Amino acid sequence: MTGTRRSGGRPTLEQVAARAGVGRGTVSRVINGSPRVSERTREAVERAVAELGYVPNRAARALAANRTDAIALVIPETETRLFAEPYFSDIIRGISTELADTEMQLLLTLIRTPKERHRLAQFLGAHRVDGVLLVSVHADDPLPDLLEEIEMPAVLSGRRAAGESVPYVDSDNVGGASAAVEHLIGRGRRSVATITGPLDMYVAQCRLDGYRQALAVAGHEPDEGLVEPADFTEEGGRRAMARLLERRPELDAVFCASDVMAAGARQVLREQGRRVPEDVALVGFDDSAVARHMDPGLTSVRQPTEEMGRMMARVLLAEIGERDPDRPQVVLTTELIRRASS
Amino acid sequence: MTGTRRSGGRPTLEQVAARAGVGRGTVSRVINGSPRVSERTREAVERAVAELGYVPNRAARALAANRTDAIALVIPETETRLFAEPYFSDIIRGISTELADTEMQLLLTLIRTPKERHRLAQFLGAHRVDGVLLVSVHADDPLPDLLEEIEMPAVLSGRRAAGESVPYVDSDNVGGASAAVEHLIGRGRRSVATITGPLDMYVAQCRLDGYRQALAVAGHEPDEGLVEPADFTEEGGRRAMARLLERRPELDAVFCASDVMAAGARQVLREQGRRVPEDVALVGFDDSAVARHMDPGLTSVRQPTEEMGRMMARVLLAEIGERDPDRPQVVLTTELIRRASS
DNA sequence: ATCACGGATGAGAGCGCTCTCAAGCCGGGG
DNA sequence: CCCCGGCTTGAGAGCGCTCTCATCCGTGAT
Repeated sequence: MTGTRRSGGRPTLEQVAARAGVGRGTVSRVINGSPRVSERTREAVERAVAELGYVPNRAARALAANRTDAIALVIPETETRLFAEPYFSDIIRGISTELADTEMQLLLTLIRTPKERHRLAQFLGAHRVDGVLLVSVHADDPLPDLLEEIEMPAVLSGRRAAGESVPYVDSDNVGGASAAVEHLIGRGRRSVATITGPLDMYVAQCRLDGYRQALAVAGHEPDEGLVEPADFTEEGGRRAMARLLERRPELDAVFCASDVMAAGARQVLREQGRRVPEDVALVGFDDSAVARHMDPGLTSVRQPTEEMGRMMARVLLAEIGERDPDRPQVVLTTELIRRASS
Repeated sequence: MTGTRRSGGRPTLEQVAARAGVGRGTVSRVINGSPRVSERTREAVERAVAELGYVPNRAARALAANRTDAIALVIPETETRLFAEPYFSDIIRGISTELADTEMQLLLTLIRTPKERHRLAQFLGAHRVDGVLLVSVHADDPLPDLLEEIEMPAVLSGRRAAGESVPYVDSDNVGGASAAVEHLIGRGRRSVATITGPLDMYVAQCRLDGYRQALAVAGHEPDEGLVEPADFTEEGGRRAMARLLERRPELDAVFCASDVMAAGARQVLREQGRRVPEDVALVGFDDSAVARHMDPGLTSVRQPTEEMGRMMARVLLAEIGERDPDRPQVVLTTELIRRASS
């Protein structure tokens, strides 16, 4: 009973050192893979570690070394609901995969209220993590700049705007959208409309750009009447589709900037007696569960979500190791998944 | 330059103490809300804290107090894919909500490989967190017992078996299933089949029990030919539906133990020219996005997922505070969401 | 006025680790 | 044979916080 009211008396560095017959510092070196240890000593220490089942105390290490071995995944609330589908879990899976061989821990932070936002800022300001992964950040979000300011490594999923200054991993939204529209045109559709996301989001802009580019390439006259902005929600998709049909009853295809909006659009089409794909072809974006379960199955642009998660983690780890002066930027290609809706 | 290569020179307890003109211990007391501080002193300290923007160093605190102010959410991989839908994010949202007013951090841990499993065990064994939330644990999972052994507070979502010994939060699967079947019978269905989950999972058993109970109450003859086990996957639902139709072509309703399986079943029904709900009524379980987007909309049993997350966190926090000798057990009620499929 | 008692407070001792630094050891060159 | 340089190693000093304990002060009881 030497005053150890402590954690089940787990072994400490000191004890490992004693057992291996070396000093604390040496054990520390071995644990951290320093090259300045002789082979003999290393082996002795490793044996002692194994025998005692030693696991370093993270808090002590963090305190002494002034790092945390943890990164935060920050998810603004609204997005979690919108993107909930596979996006969310896929990206987490990717991150987790990349972190698996690391000592890094993943902290999950949902941001819903201004209060939580403030707490997060404080939390980050106090350097409670070594780096931050930011998912679906809005253009006007001050967080990335805050992070920049306090020199906290960060990686975004998606850009806030063209010329994003913070390192990011994004998918090729322009290319994906244009492939989708190209496909519709290739199927003989003459009047291709689009339901966009909120246009203050860069991702929505990109998909709209892709739509326009594909039409231009195919030599279609631009017709702004075929463009209807929405908000990535099902209800928004519904309303947009209704407006579109009223304005351009002759349309025979719709590219929706998200599957969820496509689901809404599909409902309106059904209500108005338009068959999919016979009367109107439909293409979505995200290749979410919704797309697979729609009837008919929804053709959709697939983003390599898990891969994005992996890349984000990889880039962040690199940034934590040593900041890259020219901020790393990764853009992953998309893939068109064809189903019966087009 | 007093040798501070440290974290941006953020203020320490010591500095706050100096500024407030008190001792370190007193500041600590104020920070931790100890009652043994005079009003005057408390105010002075709080002012100093505000002025300096002091935020306690978590690592130091963890080291000194031998706690971590973090809990882990452990998710076995397979489940994340199966339940991906809203379940996953809803439960996280619930947990996060409950944790919002706490100092607790949420660590996310995905378990896919035996290696990761081992790392987790080691991690937990080293008391790297104050408690653990376990999502969808299999009956034969050794993790809960390990946790029990090392006296790590834990809460399960769902029971591994009847008479679960670890604290848990579950939804009323029996009641939900029985309500679903009752509903089908109430709609005049005579031959109600069921597609179950893997029967080595307690949750699947419960839903099957509910199915049987409702039939019994309604005075239906038990007919094991109407019971087809599957595995919670879409493909499994498809196969089960096919077998069911072959064996009992006269069936006019199916209760599926998950929406995803219902989606599979629905495809087979369509292929075989059976209309839903005219020929065969369909009910699912989970009330996931799939249910809403099926055509016709799938009647489904809704679990209060977010609420479950909240309860889990709440129970765990209580357990961390002081372990309840009779393990807390919470069962939340379900709700039948009626749509056009029944 | 004196003593005891309870609450408020500060000093001190770590928590387990990393990191710096100087000492110890070896071999080779002068 | 001695000195120097390079490598390995251990000691020591914290990192910022909590917690125990002794001290100090004011108060009511005597």
